[in-house]
Amino acid sequence: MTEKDDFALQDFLPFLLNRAAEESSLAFQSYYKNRYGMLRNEWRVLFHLGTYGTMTAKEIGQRAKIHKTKISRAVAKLTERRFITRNRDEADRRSEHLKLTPAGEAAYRDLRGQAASYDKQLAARFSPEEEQTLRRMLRQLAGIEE
Amino acid sequence: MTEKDDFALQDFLPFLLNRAAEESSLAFQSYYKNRYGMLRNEWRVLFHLGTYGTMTAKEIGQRAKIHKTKISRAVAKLTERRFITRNRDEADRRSEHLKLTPAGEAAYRDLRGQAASYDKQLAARFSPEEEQTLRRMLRQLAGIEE
DNA sequence: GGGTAATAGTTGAATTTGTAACTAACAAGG
DNA sequence: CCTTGTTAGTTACAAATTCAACTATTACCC
Repeated sequence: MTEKDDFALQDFLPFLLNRAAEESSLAFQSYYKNRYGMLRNEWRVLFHLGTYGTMTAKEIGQRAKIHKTKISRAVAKLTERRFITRNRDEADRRSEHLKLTPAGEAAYRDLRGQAASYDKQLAARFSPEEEQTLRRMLRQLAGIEE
Repeated sequence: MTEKDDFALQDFLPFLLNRAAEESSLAFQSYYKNRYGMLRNEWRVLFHLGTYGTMTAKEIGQRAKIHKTKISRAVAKLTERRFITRNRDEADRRSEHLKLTPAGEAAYRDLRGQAASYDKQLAARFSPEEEQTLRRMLRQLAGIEE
């Protein structure tokens, strides 16, 4: 399969990963887009704040490996739409603590529920062992240590 | 793990897939960009033509699930840079048969070699059985039937 | 044939993203 | 304190992507 002479696009892990990512994201993507008018980075930020509580933009970036520019723009949108509030850290006035508003919490709970059941659906194609293995390998490839 | 109350971003397969895809693409991406000034869609088109031979834009789109707009623009760039030639189908003058030039072939062979060895490197993190399983699962998720 | 619908591919305008430069605030050493 | 360097976050500008409209051609079918 890795013989060079018949190495095709379908054999290339980055290609497969990209395609699988796109394909598996479609349904959820249109959900948060249509329901909340959010973009990918916006729900990612929302999700992080929901999962881990108040944190700064920098911390979100480190956890999710999202570039600060994207976070900045996502935070601006989410703030504008009253999903989060920003609080400047008085000890270090460069950074801001981001926090979900009640509306943000509600959206988060809804999206988390959707995501969880959607995830279940995707994973149902595999045996529990395979699923475990898949998640471990993906974390490995994604550079996420546990 | 799919318990709703502690379902985090890292548990969500589309997120993991996206992150893994981004992470694993980085090195190869900068190779074709720096070496040939290509974008992702351009090397995908090149790769398809190299792997499967002459075909139309539509066929590439169907195989790789790339939108026709992207293909159209990628083809324009590749033609401009003399990596491919277009030949109108005289039986159906709407479509064009795309074909690699010698320069295109050379670039393809180089990129295929790079991709193959890069792929090997990525896969080396897993056992051969795990690797097989991973590829199968990804094809499943990507909607690629064999 | 003549009209309507479908298909291959292109193009334009609006949206998103990426890169790099920027501002504001803190840190550390003299 | 003052210079130099670093860090958090923003913004400007260029590049890429999306979506829809468009051209040219073929297919259908009455």
